[in-house]
Amino acid sequence: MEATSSKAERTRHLIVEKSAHLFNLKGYAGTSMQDIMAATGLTKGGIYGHFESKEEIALAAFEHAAGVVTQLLAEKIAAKITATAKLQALLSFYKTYLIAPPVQGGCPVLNTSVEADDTNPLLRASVVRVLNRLHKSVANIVKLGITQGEFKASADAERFSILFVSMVEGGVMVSKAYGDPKYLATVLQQLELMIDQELKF
Amino acid sequence: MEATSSKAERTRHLIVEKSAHLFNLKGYAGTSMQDIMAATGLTKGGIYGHFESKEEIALAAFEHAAGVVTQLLAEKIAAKITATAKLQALLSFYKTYLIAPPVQGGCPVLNTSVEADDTNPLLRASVVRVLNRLHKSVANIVKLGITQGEFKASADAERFSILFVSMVEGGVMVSKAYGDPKYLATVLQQLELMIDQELKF
DNA sequence: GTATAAAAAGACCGATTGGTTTATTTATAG
DNA sequence: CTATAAATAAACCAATCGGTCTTTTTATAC
Repeated sequence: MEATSSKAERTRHLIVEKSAHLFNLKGYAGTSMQDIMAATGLTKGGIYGHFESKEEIALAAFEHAAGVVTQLLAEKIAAKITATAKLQALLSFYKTYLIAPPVQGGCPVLNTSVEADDTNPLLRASVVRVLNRLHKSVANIVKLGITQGEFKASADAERFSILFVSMVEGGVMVSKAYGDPKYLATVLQQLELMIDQELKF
Repeated sequence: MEATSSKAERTRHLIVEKSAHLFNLKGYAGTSMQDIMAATGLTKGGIYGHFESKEEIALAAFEHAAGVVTQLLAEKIAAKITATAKLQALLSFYKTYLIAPPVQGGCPVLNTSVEADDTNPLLRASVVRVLNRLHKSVANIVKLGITQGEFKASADAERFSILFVSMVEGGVMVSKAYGDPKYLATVLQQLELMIDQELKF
């Protein structure tokens, strides 16, 4: 069974979950309180009892959406032992990213970053925190690979993690624009090549 | 001197130019007619005499913004003779992309794609057309390199162009999120390496 | 089961949304 | 310079925006 949770906690969670979908599909400015009301089945009073403003909902929704994705990633990483297997698990995770996205509307980091970078400092700061976590995850795997003797000692963990994150996000964007997973697939394939050629002995 | 242009043409151009900045900074949903009025110094009547709707403005604005960028790219490409020099010109173009963007707010293709992919079919279709032009530009350079004997005959033009576009867009996104050009710089450096290692003999 | 506190409904708020219409101004052709 | 058409201003529209407030309903502790 679940841990006991108050009505308030459950409702708050419902609002966060439903609006995470909406924000990821239509953006912050493109999502209205009416949309959130319709998606949750709640009225204004019900919603504003849990949040002070639409922005506070957006912040919580992004952190939830990003949390879902990073949680899944962390599990995939933890399930493998070798650094190579961990990196390949990440690649296979993103391979199904567009067909079965954890959160509808694509990558919340990409979507939120693009909308918020010039307009919403709080949201942008949250995006940066998530990006940092992502970078560290990848870099740590590379570092692990080095200490475990799988990867060259000269392998540049920071550099690889920058390329990994940038390439995946770029591939997601292009594939979503086209509505065709092949672009992301090509990028992921290139990353696999880079693991073999630049990291491994 | 310029070719003669009617008042209407000049005003229309003003609206397109000013709103291209706004849309690229704040997005379609985030930009109001009030914003466009303030930026152009026109009133509603003046604006709606040239456009039927906000969406029509957004379409024209995106095509203008994308046109500015692709025009600049085409010039950089045309100025060089060898395929290697053409590709390097593209890289150096993007190297200054965040410091001195042709259109404020980053890459219009990235911004518009992310906002429109799930919400605005017309805008998305326009994004796809621009992406196709970009892909073809890069692929054509690679093909030219092959026929000119600079690149291996086995060089995969389509594949390289997918990687090029995806990586640049991803790098732009991450660097804009962080407000730090180093991420894009790392991606561009990797692309330079790939030119040397995968395309050249 | 009842008292009490928490949660949600729903009416309401002023401001702003995209868009229209009519009156007025301004450009342009003769 | 004048007639005419094109371009713009400004008032106006209903609808919707994010947000508040009071009332009613619903959990929860005893």
